[in-house]
Amino acid sequence: MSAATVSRVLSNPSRVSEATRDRVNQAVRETGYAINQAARTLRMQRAKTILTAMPGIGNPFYSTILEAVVAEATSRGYGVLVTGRLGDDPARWLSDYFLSNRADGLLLFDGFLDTRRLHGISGQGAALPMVAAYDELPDPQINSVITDNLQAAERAVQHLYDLGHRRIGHISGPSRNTFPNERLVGYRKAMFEHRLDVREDWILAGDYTMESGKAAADYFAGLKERPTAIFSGNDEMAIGLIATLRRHDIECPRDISVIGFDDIGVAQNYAPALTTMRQPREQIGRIATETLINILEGNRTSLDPVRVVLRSELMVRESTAPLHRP
Amino acid sequence: MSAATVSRVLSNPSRVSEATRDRVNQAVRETGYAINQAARTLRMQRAKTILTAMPGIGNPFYSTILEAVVAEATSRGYGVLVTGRLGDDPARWLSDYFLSNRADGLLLFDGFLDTRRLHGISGQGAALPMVAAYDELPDPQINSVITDNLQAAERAVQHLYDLGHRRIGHISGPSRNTFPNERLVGYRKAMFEHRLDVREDWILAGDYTMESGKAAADYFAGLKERPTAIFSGNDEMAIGLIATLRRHDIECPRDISVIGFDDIGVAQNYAPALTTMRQPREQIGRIATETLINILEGNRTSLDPVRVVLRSELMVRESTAPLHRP
DNA sequence: GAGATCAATGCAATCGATTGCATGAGTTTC
DNA sequence: GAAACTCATGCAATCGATTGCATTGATCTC
Repeated sequence: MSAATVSRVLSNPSRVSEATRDRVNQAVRETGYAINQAARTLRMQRAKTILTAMPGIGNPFYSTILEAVVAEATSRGYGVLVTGRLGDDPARWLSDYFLSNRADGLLLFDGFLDTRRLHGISGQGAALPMVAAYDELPDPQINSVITDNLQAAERAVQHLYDLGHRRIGHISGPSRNTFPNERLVGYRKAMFEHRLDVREDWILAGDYTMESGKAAADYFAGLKERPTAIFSGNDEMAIGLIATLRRHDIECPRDISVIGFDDIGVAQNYAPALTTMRQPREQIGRIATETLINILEGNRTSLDPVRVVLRSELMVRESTAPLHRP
Repeated sequence: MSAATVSRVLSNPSRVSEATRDRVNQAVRETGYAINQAARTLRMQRAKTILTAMPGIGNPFYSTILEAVVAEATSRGYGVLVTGRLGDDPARWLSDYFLSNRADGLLLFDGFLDTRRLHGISGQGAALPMVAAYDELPDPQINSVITDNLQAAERAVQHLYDLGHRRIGHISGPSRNTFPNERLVGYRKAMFEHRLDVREDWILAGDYTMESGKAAADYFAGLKERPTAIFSGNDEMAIGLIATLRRHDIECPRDISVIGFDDIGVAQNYAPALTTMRQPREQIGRIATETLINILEGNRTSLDPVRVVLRSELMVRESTAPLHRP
């Protein structure tokens, strides 16, 4: 029996007679034969593998997304390659994966990458198939799965406002390239709409780590006039903030309310349980993966870039409380 | 110029004259040529890729390890493929990766896999190159990178003992297959050596999730006689435990001391800051990867299985306190 | 019954990098 | 000056799955 027949049994069974099909399947089981992916990739020019690039896999926010990506990709028969943060020359770096036929498409979770530098990259002449999923995306040409960061930030501030807070500070995430952070923009927008004072000394640039939350706490504790509530750009900073404020005898929510962003696993078990804007992380991972695979397999209806916006959800817990009027 | 020469420039430059070498390198830069990994893999029978299998990438314990794995593998020129928990038939599943030449070796972080079922798997006739790294490993045939779980558990109990606690409970992780959990064994050993009462109703089987920590809290809160200290099998359960005990008006460390295990990121910023046995997670990931790649590249001195044991470290923080005698 | 149609399968080229062997040019040795 | 040797490079086979085309044998049509 020729290799051609075996190949057809595995990829297009209807073109082979039933008898032969059975014999092949039997042999496959007995010998434990498995297709050589390298050979198949070489011939087909498709690796059935996607690459994910994220800054900090160790970060619980990203790792949950990655888990969803792996689950979805695996169920669709795709392998998942991971890289950490891409270096200074992402184009060169990614070429190593795409021109070299290791991966068919890219899931980009790293907002610090200048996407304009990616346009030049291509797999086999065509544009590099990719889906981006991160906080902000000024480039409308790129397929993306994002959440309603700006609106969610507004709702976070609204929640504090509704509790009676008027003196509201913010710890922002890092600003990407020249684009302002969307959560920061949402904060400013909400403050403006409520005609609240935006005091620049109440806005701190953080970097989404607990460390920067701690630093923020030390800063706020040293202020003469402090905000009564703080909107933190993510939960980890909120946790660092609350923990360190406590060292300064500033108790949350007694003395200050704090709202976070993301709803990472520990948020609900933190003390106090963290009020936060939940990001649908599993959905982000799953939908981004679905979208990318659909693009790769060519079953797209439109040629316009995909743009999915998921909704965040306010989780009210214990770290925010009505303004205690002194 | 022939393809052979180009190939030699890239893999074995000394066999090519300097003039030709320069011309090739020049052309490579100009055309943006990148080696086709699929073709190379097919010819070399080596994919320069490793596969990691871990239960729950979303778990902060594993994701930190994965981050280290990716960093180390990347710097050595290897790609990293990830899968989630392997299914019922790991052998069949892994064949899809190894016989098919997608990955050269396996980093196994899933302690729930019956390793005896893996012996049958092979890549190209030889045994499947793999390194295992998880809590307990009864199979001495397997290369492994582990921590001193048993001794660390003893030290955790010792710490509570030193603070004056005698009534010490435990929330254990799940027992794998028929093997007892090492942390549980360490707990029993320490209790025995101090001639302390091991009350079976103070030992709860958890599953390393915050949920099971919460369940444990509800259980302990309902007891007539409670332990004064609890050794939790990991930090997440400890956090769920402390948070939920508080709902029952049992404050940690005032009313009960809790020591965790792992030292995940939030541990030091939890309220109270968690006393815990730190696991060197970055090291686990890095060393396991190093070991696997060394095996793959054949630069091993001995043929015996590698067995690296890393030391845990006691981090004393606020969740444990001297016994408050009523 | 001769020619047309169809299904099942084999043949052989292809994907691109690697590598043992062969070739040819240049250099050394006695 | 001829044999021996070295070095750089090309030739061609190889890895294993896929697929257009050819072949074979069987069935159908008039």
